[in-house]
Amino acid sequence: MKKEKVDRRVQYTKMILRQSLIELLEKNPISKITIKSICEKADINRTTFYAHYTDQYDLLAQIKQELFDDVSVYLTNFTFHENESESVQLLNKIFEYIKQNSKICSVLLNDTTDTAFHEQVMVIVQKLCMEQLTKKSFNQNIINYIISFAATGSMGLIRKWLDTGMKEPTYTMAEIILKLTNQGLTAFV
Amino acid sequence: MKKEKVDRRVQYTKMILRQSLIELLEKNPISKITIKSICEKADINRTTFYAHYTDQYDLLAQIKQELFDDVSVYLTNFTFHENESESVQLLNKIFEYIKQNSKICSVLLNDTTDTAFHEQVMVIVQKLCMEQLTKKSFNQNIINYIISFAATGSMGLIRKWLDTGMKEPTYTMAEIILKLTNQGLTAFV
DNA sequence: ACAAAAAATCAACACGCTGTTTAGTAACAA
DNA sequence: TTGTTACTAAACAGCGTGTTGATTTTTTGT
Repeated sequence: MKKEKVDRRVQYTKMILRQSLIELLEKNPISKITIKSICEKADINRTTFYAHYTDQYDLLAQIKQELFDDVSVYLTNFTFHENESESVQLLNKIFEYIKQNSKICSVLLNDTTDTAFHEQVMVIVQKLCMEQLTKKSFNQNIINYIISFAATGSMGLIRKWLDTGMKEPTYTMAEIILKLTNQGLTAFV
Repeated sequence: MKKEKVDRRVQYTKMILRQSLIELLEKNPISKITIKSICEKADINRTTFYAHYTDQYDLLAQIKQELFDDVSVYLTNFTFHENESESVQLLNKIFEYIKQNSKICSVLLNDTTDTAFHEQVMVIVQKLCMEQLTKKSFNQNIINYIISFAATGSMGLIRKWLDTGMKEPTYTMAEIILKLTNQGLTAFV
């Protein structure tokens, strides 16, 4: 399907509005950011803003969606090493992506689970569960609780890693998540 | 220290404003709730609102703080059974509290970790870690990651339990959290 | 090169909400 | 009963929003 060419003015407008919101979010919560302030920073007319977005929350949602798409592409274009767990490689890629894009990730991973990473980690954890919980018949609700625990926990861990300067190697972090998901504290005893 | 008696008018004003915001939050996010709408619902003058709160975010923060204090008191006034893990009993109390106050908890546990429960669960998990990770010398950062994983994961699990109608008994949920924290998926194999 | 279309700008407008001030009223506590 | 405190009501200036219509600029297609 032929990709429709987007007018260069539209590309610029969206790029500069997104960049402006990201920069404002570094210092303020979304609730304190006005459309007026975004447009002033971007040097874009307010009517132009309304031509593309409903409000600042819509703009933020579209930034997140763009990130989601970018992460999906990033993880899809990937060749696994045969001699390693696929999960640990995928988690490693996620941490690598976050490290490469730490500025925008710091802003977007704000006490929220509706991010691209949460969904990707959900998929990984679900796969692990399916691999390990096949011998017993479990209540689907319990499985969902387990998945929620591991996926949300991973986001909390990722948040912490971001907030404390990302000192540890990405592969180490991927291993920690896998260990905690599979064996909890006993993996570290 | 003698507890200062609060004027009944102030007690009523704060109670009705808090209740009004909670009810509005059932249907709308905080960003869409105006001070005007809170005051209309409460039938309280706007100047009175400003006498007590800075804005709707301040009101919400104080509601959360009140909940935090209430939870702390609830968990402190508690006698442990000797023949059971203290952690599972505390977790059970947390789930009981949430069940008894599910209306306000549904509203307040909104993709956020800055809640009373997160902090309480942090304390429990920290204790578990201290109990089990004493034989080895771990990087404090790694311990913090483990705590973040388990505490945030617990919040995700609690959120899920709330969202799906709280069908399972509170004690079952407490046990699931403990199992996942201690042994991860292997506890369910 | 030129014309049509698209995107952005500009100015204006009505509206809604905010945050403050002042005077008056009602409730509370001593 | 009285003084104090808390709340109400009205008014106000200011700010931001969302929309409209005309104009300008840029882009695209012929």
